[in-house]
Amino acid sequence: MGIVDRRKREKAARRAEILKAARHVFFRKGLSAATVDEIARRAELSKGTLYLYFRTKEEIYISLMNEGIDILFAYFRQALKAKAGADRVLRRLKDAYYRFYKEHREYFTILFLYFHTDLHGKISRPIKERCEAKVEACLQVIADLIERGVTEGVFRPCDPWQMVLVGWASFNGIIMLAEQDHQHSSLLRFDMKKLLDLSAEHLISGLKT
Amino acid sequence: MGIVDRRKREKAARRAEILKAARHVFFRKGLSAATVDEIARRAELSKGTLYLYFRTKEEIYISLMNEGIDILFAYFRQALKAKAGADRVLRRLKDAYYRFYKEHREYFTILFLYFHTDLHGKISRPIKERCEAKVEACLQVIADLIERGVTEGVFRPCDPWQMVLVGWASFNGIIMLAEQDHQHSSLLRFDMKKLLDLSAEHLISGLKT
Amino acid sequence: MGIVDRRKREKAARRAEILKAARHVFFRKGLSAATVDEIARRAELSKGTLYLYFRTKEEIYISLMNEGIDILFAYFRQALKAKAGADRVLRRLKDAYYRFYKEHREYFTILFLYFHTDLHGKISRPIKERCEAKVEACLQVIADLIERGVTEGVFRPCDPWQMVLVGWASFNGIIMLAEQDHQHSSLLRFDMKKLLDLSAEHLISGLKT
Amino acid sequence: MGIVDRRKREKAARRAEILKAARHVFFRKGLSAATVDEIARRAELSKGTLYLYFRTKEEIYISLMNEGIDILFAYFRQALKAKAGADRVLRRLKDAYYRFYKEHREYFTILFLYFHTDLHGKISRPIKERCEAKVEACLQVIADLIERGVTEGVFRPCDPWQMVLVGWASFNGIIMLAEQDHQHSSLLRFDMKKLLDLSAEHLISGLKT
DNA sequence: TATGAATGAGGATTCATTCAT
DNA sequence: TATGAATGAATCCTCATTCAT
Repeated sequence: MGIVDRRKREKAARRAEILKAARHVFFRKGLSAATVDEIARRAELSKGTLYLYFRTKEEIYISLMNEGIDILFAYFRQALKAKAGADRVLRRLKDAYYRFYKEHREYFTILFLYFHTDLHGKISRPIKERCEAKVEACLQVIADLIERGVTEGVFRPCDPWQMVLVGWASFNGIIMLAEQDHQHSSLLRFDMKKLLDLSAEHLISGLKT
Repeated sequence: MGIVDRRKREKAARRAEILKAARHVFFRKGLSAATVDEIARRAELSKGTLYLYFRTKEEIYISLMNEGIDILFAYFRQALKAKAGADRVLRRLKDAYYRFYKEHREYFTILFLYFHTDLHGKISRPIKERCEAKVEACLQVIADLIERGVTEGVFRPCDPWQMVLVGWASFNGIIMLAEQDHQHSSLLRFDMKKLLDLSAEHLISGLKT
Repeated sequence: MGIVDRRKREKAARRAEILKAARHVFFRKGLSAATVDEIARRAELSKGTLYLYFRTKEEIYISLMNEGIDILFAYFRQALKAKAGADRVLRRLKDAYYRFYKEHREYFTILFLYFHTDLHGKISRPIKERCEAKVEACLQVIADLIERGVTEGVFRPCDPWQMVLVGWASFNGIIMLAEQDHQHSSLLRFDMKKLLDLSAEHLISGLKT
Repeated sequence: MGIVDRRKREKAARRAEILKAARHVFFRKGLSAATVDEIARRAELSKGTLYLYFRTKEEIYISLMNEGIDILFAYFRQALKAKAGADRVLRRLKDAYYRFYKEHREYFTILFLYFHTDLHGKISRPIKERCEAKVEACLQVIADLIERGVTEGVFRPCDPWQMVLVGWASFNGIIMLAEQDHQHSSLLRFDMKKLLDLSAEHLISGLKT
């Protein structure tokens, strides 16, 4: 039993190592420019071994997506635990998202660029859909929060889903802008956290009026 | 003379055809997943012909970037012509950006993803820098407008460049979100124009207070 | 008539320009690494025009060969005109060969490397044979000279053809060695003319004993 | 252990097979006219496999060069072992060179043509220089021998390096002439060994006087 | 005759994936 | 399970040659 367990743990650890290496590479190159070779080299494993854990390069990519969303979801759940007014919880969510970005920059970018990534049919539709449903679920909890806020009278009546999307989009836009800055010759220079807070306050005050 | 002229025009037309085909392909696949073959096929030209007009795949990509920025800049200039308060001009710029997106969706995405695109040294630094300078110039005109607004007392004192970036980032975030929607299984459903207007009003009211 | 003549002259001039450009390129790159484009550019003509004068790249190459041999032959004929002992004429031939090398370095190398050049069947056998026969004729005049020397008692009896070949080979070996020096990081440094003279004296004294 | 060893041996064997195939092809076509396809086909390997062993076509070529020089150097070392007068050792070197040619015709030609081969920057300068240094070292041992001969009074005072070069050049010239004969329609017919001996005797008697 | 645009057959190189050990 | 050698299909790019003007 102990042996079986250890085996399992080792296997999971291996898998994690691969995903870590892949994260690094996909983040920097995107799906199609990344090579399995480079991932294997970084994971200090042979290329063959990678194929024991994943069937294709795309499957590694999708696994990363799933991991990323799960992590983000955990951050959100943590933020939602607070017993407080909907507006304060919203701010906590904002901070959670920011922390997710800060602490998991690679995941963040991979998540964000997912929709511009051509998997050219290498991933089965159900797997893709499951993955995308997770993203939606992640946003849904925020919508639910806003709805609660409306019910409780903290927010004025509105379409919660729409508000979520504006917020989400703005945040992503701002963070991606900062990311570009990192990667390029610093075209722009600014304090991202400030911008995010600014943007959030705009939205929340918009919700309150 | 006429002949020389016609030749020139034909050459330019050919070039345009190639760029049009490339736009289509790059938009859908990104730089590295796109193939020269596919662009050639789409342009109904032989692969060799493409190389008469562009030295590398990356050069085609950069040319598209430049075209895109030029078009966007033209939209902005048009919007800036108006003799009106800075806030109204700002709204015109927003609409211009929206129209640019609507009328040149492919350019928009290519522009936006440029910063996540690894040109892996296939493009000379000066060419890249010229291209990036154009983008900056494009944003600068907006910053100048805000500054004017501050001077004229329409806006409260602020860092114009920072405001430009928040706006730009939010807009991109929103539009890209909508783009994802188009391309994928319609994860989200919402009226982007409304979101943009909403977001813009938030920003402008923020500037005015 | 004048017109026809002028046309002819112009055509010949064109041809000569092409060959001059080709000489430059083939000398530096060899047949297969040379490109028709480069030759055309150097000749300041369009690629198409080249094909009005030559059917294939290989045909240009063979034409150069022929030109080269003709020039060399002319040098030899000049040297042979002298009324003098066979040994002195032999020295004149040596000097002629040296001058040919000095004044037509490109031809020299092209001639020399011809035999290591793969024409991969792009040149018809008769044309090749005519070309190679010319080379042989060129050597034959030297053999004839040696024979005369033997008849006249200047040289001791020997196989003239064999002597020609040793001389020819040694000279080529020495000159090519010097050529290498030019083209590379000066592996060797020496006075080629001296070596040639040395080598010649060895041979002639060998013939005389 | 045994396994690791066998792997190593197999890898070396594979490498050798590739080099053998490459030798055949480069000898016949030269660097630029040779194709990786042809080498792979001859080695009965896929093209991809070649790139597991060598980074570029040029690297295969340089590897052949190195092999060739090493073999030649071994022949020379063997010849130099003899305890005998410098003149006799010189003759042994000549025979060694001849044997090298006879037994490694392909290497010989590749070595000889190296200096007329445009590697167009595909090989790093240090690698090229190491290769060329080897050639120089090879000639240096002969120069040293001649020097010894002068010291011992067997030869008259002279510039040993110069003598080496004349000899080397003449030999190459003669052998290349014979090579041409092999490959082409037997333009010339002669006994190369005899010519080499003749040439060598000329040189040695020149050294002795 | 001269042009240069267009072609398409290669050519070098890369890389996801498989498979024997 | 882990390896890494082998594969071959793609991919980018080149270039001799043709052809309409």
